[in-house]
Amino acid sequence: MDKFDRQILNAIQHDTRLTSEKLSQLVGLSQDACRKRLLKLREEGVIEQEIAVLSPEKVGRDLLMIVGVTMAVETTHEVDVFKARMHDAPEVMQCYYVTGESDFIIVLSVPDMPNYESFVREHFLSGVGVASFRTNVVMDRVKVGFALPVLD
Amino acid sequence: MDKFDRQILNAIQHDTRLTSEKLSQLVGLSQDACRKRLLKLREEGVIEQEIAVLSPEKVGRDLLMIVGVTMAVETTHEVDVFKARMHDAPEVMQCYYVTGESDFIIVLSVPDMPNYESFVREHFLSGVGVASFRTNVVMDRVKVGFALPVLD
DNA sequence: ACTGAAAAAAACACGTA
DNA sequence: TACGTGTTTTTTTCAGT
Repeated sequence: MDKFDRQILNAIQHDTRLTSEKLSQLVGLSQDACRKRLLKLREEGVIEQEIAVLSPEKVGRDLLMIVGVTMAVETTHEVDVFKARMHDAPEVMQCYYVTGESDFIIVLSVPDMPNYESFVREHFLSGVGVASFRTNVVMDRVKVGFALPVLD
Repeated sequence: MDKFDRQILNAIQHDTRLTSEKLSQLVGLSQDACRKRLLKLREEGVIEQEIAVLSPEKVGRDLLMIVGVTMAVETTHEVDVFKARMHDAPEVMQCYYVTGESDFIIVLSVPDMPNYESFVREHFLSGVGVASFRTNVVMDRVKVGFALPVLD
């Protein structure tokens, strides 16, 4: 991974729709060289996904919540089951297993409060080993993305 | 926004590299119809970004943290300044302004602990109005993305 | 919204440093 | 092993219907 790879990565983190042409101009390499590097970065798993980010409001998901979940008993099994549940729940945009006060931190998106209540009832309050959870309602998405500047 | 739009959105949230051909097969519309809808969705801001998600580990950012920040005095000015700082900090992948125990929740990525310490010193401990903060170290990225299933 | 042509971009094979 | 050039193929774009 050299300077060129890093430049390519930094560019496509903000916009995957850049053409090979613009990308090549940006990094100072031929189009084909850029393309080959991109292929390799994808194969190696450096690039995990190429995705579209939607406006939650414009698709009727006005509520964005960030919830810290603490498990009652943190056995391997309990944790794995909970991970699987979060992975499969469509409301869950992101889920992290963490150290600290919470065991899980979850970013989730719902149309409204009743929907959030349903989610809570189904996933936190129905004997799945959740001891407690702290809810934060998002008022402003100050910064959204996974941009991860790869420094030289 | 109808069923077709929703199907298109659901598809490209997971993969922006789908060709018009595959997309059209998926939603059962002609290529051109899909394309026009995509254009419109972009124009309307329903699609905010099209981005690449990198593997933090593979670009030397082994530490992923989620930090809850509580401000000392929550005036408009203080909040705006802090928002701007977070927006500009390259370590910050995501930042949300929230209600609840914390005022801000920040997802940040650093190479190692010393770098995290530097970040904390610079952004939380140098008279910028931060009263306290709670750090969570991410052990597992259970689910990552912004996928937001648009239900029928 | 579909069809077919034109334009653009990406993919590929080859030659080269 | 990785870059670049020219060619082919695919994909996107844009008419007209």
